[in-house]
Amino acid sequence: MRTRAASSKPTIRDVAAEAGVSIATVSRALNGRAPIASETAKKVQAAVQALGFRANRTGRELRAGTSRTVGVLVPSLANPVFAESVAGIQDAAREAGWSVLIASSAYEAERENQAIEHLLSHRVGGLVLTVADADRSATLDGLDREGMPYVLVYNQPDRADRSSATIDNIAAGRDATRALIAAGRTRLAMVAGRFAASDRSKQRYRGFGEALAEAGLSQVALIELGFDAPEVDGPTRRLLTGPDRPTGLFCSTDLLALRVMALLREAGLRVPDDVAIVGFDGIPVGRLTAPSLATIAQPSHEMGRRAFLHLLARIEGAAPERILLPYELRPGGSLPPGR
Amino acid sequence: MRTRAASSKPTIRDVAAEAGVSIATVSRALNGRAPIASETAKKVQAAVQALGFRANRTGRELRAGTSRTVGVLVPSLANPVFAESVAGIQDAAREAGWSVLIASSAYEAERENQAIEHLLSHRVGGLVLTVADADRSATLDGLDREGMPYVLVYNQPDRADRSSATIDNIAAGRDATRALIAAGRTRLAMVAGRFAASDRSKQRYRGFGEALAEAGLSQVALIELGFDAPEVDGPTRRLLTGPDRPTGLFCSTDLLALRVMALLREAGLRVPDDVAIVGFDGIPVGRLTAPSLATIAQPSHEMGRRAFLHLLARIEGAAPERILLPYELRPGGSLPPGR
DNA sequence: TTGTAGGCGTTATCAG
DNA sequence: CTGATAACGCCTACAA
Repeated sequence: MRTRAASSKPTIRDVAAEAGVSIATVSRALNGRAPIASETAKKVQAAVQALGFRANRTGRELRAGTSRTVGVLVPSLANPVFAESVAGIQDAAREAGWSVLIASSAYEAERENQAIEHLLSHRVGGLVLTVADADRSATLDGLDREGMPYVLVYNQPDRADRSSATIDNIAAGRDATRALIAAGRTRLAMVAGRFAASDRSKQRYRGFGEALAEAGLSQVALIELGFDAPEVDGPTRRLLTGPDRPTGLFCSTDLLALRVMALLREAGLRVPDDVAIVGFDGIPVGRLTAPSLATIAQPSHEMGRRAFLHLLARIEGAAPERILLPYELRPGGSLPPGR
Repeated sequence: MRTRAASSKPTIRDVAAEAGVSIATVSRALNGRAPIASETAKKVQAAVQALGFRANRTGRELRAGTSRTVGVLVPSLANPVFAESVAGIQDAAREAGWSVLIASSAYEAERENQAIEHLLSHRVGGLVLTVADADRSATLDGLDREGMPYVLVYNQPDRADRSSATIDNIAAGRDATRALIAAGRTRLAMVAGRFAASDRSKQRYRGFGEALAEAGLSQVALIELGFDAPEVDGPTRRLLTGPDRPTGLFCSTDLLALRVMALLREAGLRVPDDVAIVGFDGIPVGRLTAPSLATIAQPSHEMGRRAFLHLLARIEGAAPERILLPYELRPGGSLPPGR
C-alpha cells in the first residue's frame, strides 16, 4: 500500500489500495454504471469513508472531453433581474449535478467575447447567456461555428436556430403601453437604458409603438438614460419634467423606472397623478416602494431554470427551441386603474 | 501531420504539427515561461491562429493539481448585497485571470455543506464565502482540516485564524442605533431576518444593545421577520404597529427595512414621522425609495474584491487576516436629522 | 533553445 | 463481475 503526503488528496488509486481492489473497480463502484458485487461495493464505500476521498472532477473531465459545468454570462449581477435568472440556472444545475461557472459582460461587446472565450477554455458543456443583440452577435456566430450549445435568456431572437427562454417582449411592451392608454394617458414616452446594448429594449419599443399606433397616438418618444450613471443630464431631465412632459412612461426595466420615479419626485411631480409609470421585469423591490411599481413581471427564475433544462436537451442533441414563457402585467400604485 | 475530426477541438499537439515544432515548444511559447526563439514563437502563434486553438484548462489543471478557479458560496443571489459582493469577486478574479464557480446555500447549513463539497470536487484553488456562523461552522472546520484556503465576506469571525473581509458589524450597529437616538427616538427595536442564520445579525444586535445601554435605554426588543415569506404574522405585525410600537427601528438588512416600510405604510403609519428607520447594507435601491432609506452602507463590491485578493495571498502562503473596511452611515429620509 | 517522455486522476475498452 | 491498461491535454524535468 502506497503512502501519501498528508497534504495531497487521496485518489482513486488510494481507495483501490485501501479496499484491496483495482482502480477500475473503484471507478465502477463510484459511478454505479456497471455491475458490481455488493460485497465489493461495500468495501469500496468503506475505503472512501476512511480516506475522505472525493472524486477529482478534473480527471473525469479530461477523460470525458467535456465537463458537467454550464457557463453563464450575464450583463451584470448588479441588476436583480439577472441575478434572479442566475439563481434559477443554478437551482436547476444543482439538481442535475452540474456546476455553474459565471462571468459578466458589463454590457460591453468586447467583454462579452472575452468572457465566452474564458468559459470555453474550461470546456464547459454548454452556455446560458444574455447578450446585447441575439440576432447579430459575433459571439454567438462563433459559438455556432464551433457547435457549442447555448441557450439565451431574456434575449428573444428572431432566428429560429438560436435557443432561448424568454417572454414575448413585443407583446409585453404593447400590453404595458395599452395599460397606460387605458388609464387615460395620451402623452407617452418610453425610457430605456442604452438602446444599443439591448435588443430587448428595441423589441419593447416596438410593442410600445404598436400600441400607440392602434390608439391613433403618433408621438413615439424615446428617452435614453444610460445604465450606470445615476446622474441624468439637463436635456433629458427637461424631457421628463418640462412643460411638454409625458403623462405616462413605459420604462424598459424596473431599475430605470425606480430611478425615474425618484427623479420626478425631486422635480416636484407626483406619480401617478402627474405621470403614470409602468416598468418591466418585476423585481421584488418594486412591490415595496411607494407608490408600488406597476410592471411587466417576467418569470426570471423560471426562465433561468428552463434555459438550463433546455440546454441539457440541446447537449443531448435536441433541436433549438424558442421557449416563450407567460408574463403578467402586475398592477401597482404607479399606474392608476383604468378610467 | 495528423488529421482531425472537424468537430473535435485542436490540441497543443495539432498546433505543434502545424508549426513544425514539438508540443513542449508550443507549451513554452504559449506560457512564455521559458526562453523561446522569436522565430519559433512566431510560427507557433501563426499555427494557433490558423487552427483557432484554445488551451484546454482541464489538462492544465489536472497536471497542476489545482485550478485558477475560485469557488464562491453566498446565501442567495436574490439579495442584491450578495450579488454585489460576487460582482466584486468576479471583477478581481477576471483581472487575475481566474474563473468563478458559484453556489448558494439558501441560508441552510446542509446546503452550505453540499455546495462546498461540490466546489471542492472541482479542485478550486480557494473559496470566498458567506456562511451562517463563521465562528462555529462545521463547514469551515472541514476546510481548515483540509488546509483549503478561504476568505469570508460579510462574516466577521472572532477567531483570528479565519480570514475575512468585512466591516465592523458591532460598531456599525451601534452607530445606526445612536443615530436613531440622536434623532430623539427612545422606543427602539431591531428587526432581523432569521437570527439563527446570521452571525452578522447577532453582532449588529450587540451594537444595538450597547448603544441603548449607553443612552440609558433599557428596552432591547428584537423582532424576527424571516427571510422569504413576504407575509408577516399577526403578532409580529402588532409588535410593529400596535399601541406600544417602537418609534425607531434598526433593520438588519435594507431588504428587511424596505419590507418594514411597506408594512408600516399599509398600517397607516408614516416614516419617519411615526417611525424612523435605519437599514443596513446600502443597496442602491435604497436611494430611490420615498422616503429614501437611511442605512449603514457597506462597500460590498470592494469587500468581494479584497476578499479575492487576500485569498490569492493566502494561497501563496500569507497568514490569515481579518480585513476591516470602512462603512458609512448614509443619511436618508427615513431618519430625520438630529433634533 | 528544443525535443522526449512521463504522469496528473479518471473512465472505457478489452480480456479474463 | 473484476483487472490491467490506454488514453484525455497539458506541463516540466531531463537530455540533447
